[in-house]
Amino acid sequence: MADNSTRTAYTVDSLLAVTVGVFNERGYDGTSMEDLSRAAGISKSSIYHHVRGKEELLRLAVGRALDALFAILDEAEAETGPPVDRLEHVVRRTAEVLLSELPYVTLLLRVRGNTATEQWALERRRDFDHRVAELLRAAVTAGELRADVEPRLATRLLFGMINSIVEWYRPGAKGTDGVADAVVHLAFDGLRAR
Amino acid sequence: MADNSTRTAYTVDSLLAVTVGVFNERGYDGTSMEDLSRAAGISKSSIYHHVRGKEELLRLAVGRALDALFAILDEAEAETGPPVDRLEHVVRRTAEVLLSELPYVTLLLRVRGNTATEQWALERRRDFDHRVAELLRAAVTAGELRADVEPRLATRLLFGMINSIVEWYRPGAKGTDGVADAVVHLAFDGLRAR
DNA sequence: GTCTATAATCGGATAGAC
DNA sequence: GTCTATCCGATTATAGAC
Repeated sequence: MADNSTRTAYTVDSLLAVTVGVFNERGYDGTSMEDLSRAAGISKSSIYHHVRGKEELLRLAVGRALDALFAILDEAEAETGPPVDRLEHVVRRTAEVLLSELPYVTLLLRVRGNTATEQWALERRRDFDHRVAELLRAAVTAGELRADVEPRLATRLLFGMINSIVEWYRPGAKGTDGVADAVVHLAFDGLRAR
Repeated sequence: MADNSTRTAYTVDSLLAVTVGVFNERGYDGTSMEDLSRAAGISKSSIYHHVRGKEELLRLAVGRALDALFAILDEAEAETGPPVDRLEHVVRRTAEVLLSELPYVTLLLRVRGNTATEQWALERRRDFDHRVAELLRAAVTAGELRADVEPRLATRLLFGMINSIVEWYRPGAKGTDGVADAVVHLAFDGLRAR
C-alpha cells in the first residue's frame, strides 16, 4: 500500500505474518532487516519499535508453531483408545497443523541452531519427537504395528514424510486436496496395490 | 593440526570436504569465509587461491550430489523389469546415495534459491522429481501401485520420507543399520502389522 | 508509530610479500 | 600455497525529529 496515511498500523502479529513470509523465501540468515522493511512497507527503525530485533521475530514465529504441535500431543495422550488410534490421530492432526500454520511450521523446520533461539527451537522439536516415538513404541508392543522396523527409525521416517509437506504445499493449488488423508494411508498401508 | 609445516596442502576436493561440513552446521548463508578459514586452519585469502569464492564452493558441493542422484535414474530407466521394480530400485539406491554422499546431499536439500547457483540446483532437483514421478505413474498404470493416491502427491511424500534421512543419520551411530531396507518396507507396505 | 540519518560492526574479496 | 593487511559495501541496531 503506497499511502501510509490510510494503512492500518502494524501490530507485532501482523508484522510477524509479513516477516515469516520473507524468512521462508530467503532463509533467516539470508534475510536482512532491509528486506523486511521493504516487504512490510515501513522503515527499518519502525520494525525496532515493535520488536527488539531480528532474532525476536524468529522466536515469536517458531514459538507459535511449537505451541500448535504440542497441543496435538496433549490431546492424543489424554485419549483412551488403542495406541495405534492415538498415533493415527497425531499423524493426521500434525499434517493438518502443518497446513493451517504452514509458514510458521515451515520456518521451524528449517531452523539450524546458529543462535540461542534456534537451539531452543531444536530442543523443543526433540522433545516432540521423543513423545511421538513413545506412542509408536506402545503401538508396536500392542502388536498393532509391524515389529520389524525399529520404533525410533520408523518415527523419524514417518515424520520426515509428514514434515516434507512444507516443501511443496501451497494453499489452493490443484491436486493438494486430501493431503492429510494421503499421509495417513501411505504411512499405515504403503504404496503397493492390494 | 597445529603445525602448518607438516600439514598436506589443500586440494579443491579436500577443502570442499571441510567446507561442506561447516555449511551443513551453520547453513550456507550463516557461514562466513572467516568460519571456513578457521575450520580449514588456513587464512581466508588461501581459500581464494583454490576457488573463486564462497558460491563456487556451493556449486561444486551440490554438483557432486546431483551427479550421484542422476546416475541412479539413468540406471533405472535402462532396466527392463516391471515399473514397480524400477521404482523400488530408485528408492533403495537414492537412500543408499544419501548415506554414502551424506554431507553433499544434505547441503543440496537445504538450498533455497537466493543465488544463481542455488536456482540452478533447484531446477535440477525438479528435473529429478519429474523423472521419478513418471516411473511411479507407470507403476500405477500397470496396476502395481494403489491408484487412490495421486502420483505426484505420492512421489512428493515418498521422497520427503527418503530425503529426511539427512536430518538425523550419522554414520556409525547405533540403530542406523538397515535404513535403506526400512525405507523400502515402509514406503511399499506401510507401518501396520499384517 | 513512523521517519531520516548515522553509528558500529561484519563479511566477501583483493594486493602483494614470502 | 599460504600469509598479513586492507578495502569497501552490506548489515544490525540506535538517536532523535515529527
